[in-house]
Amino acid sequence: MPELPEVETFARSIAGGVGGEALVSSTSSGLRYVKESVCEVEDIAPGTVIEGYRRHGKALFLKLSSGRWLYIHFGMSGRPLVFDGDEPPYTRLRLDFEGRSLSVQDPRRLGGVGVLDSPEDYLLPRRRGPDALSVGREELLSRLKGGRAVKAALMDQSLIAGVGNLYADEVLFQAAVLPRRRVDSLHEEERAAVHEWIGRALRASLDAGTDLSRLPEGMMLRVRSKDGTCPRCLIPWSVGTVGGRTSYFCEGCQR
DNA sequence: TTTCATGTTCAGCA
DNA sequence: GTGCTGAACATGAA
Repeated sequence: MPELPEVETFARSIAGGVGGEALVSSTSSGLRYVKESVCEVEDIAPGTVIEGYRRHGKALFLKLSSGRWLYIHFGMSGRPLVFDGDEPPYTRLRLDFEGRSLSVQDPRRLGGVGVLDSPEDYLLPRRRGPDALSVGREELLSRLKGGRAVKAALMDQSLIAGVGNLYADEVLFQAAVLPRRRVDSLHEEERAAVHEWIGRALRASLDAGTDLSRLPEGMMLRVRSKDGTCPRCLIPWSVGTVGGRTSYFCEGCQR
């Protein structure tokens, strides 16, 4: 599930669900620790409170009352669930508070965790680019260079952070640019459209509660499937691999 | 049984 | 250095 809109939604539900409550205990199993982690989640002191969060791209940092940050990455299949009672299946990280508990379920275990002194301890070594939701036009355009496929560039977290395979397809569909186009072949209007649609696509998903079937008419993620068709031309999607990922695009609308 | 999957990282190669 | 491909990670779902 998780690209930027999903992670932002996860963050809000965690903050709303267990924010401000006192931690009783925490455990993790099966998730990989980032090497910058200063301790294990079991070492977070009882009584610690989640005071807020920071999200950068697809990475989430929960602000702890100790001053440290709990880093969570949801990988490909992770999602949080506030629960009360039986532990949900595939729970890989569990935080028990006085009232209820937080599970991070992750069947595929491709997510990551860590306890950090600062989010920058994670972000800087990985040279993460600016967050895709707030990147300015000039900043994006100055970073958008090189001869590689534009879709590969959009998914490169060191260029901008937060766009993954699905939203890259949506952005390029709306900007009417084929995913294999070289970045340095984009015209000025196309570059501007790419920037505009990064923001619009991510916000549209947030507004729809990340339920892609609830996206506005005309967005491709509603119908991005093998038997789906372009909402404009009504011709079937072309499917191919770009940047190592399956890509859907419309050969009628995108140039 | 085989293939594919909304992510990240790294090795190998042109 | 740039950019691409494939693989690994681990497991469910089609």
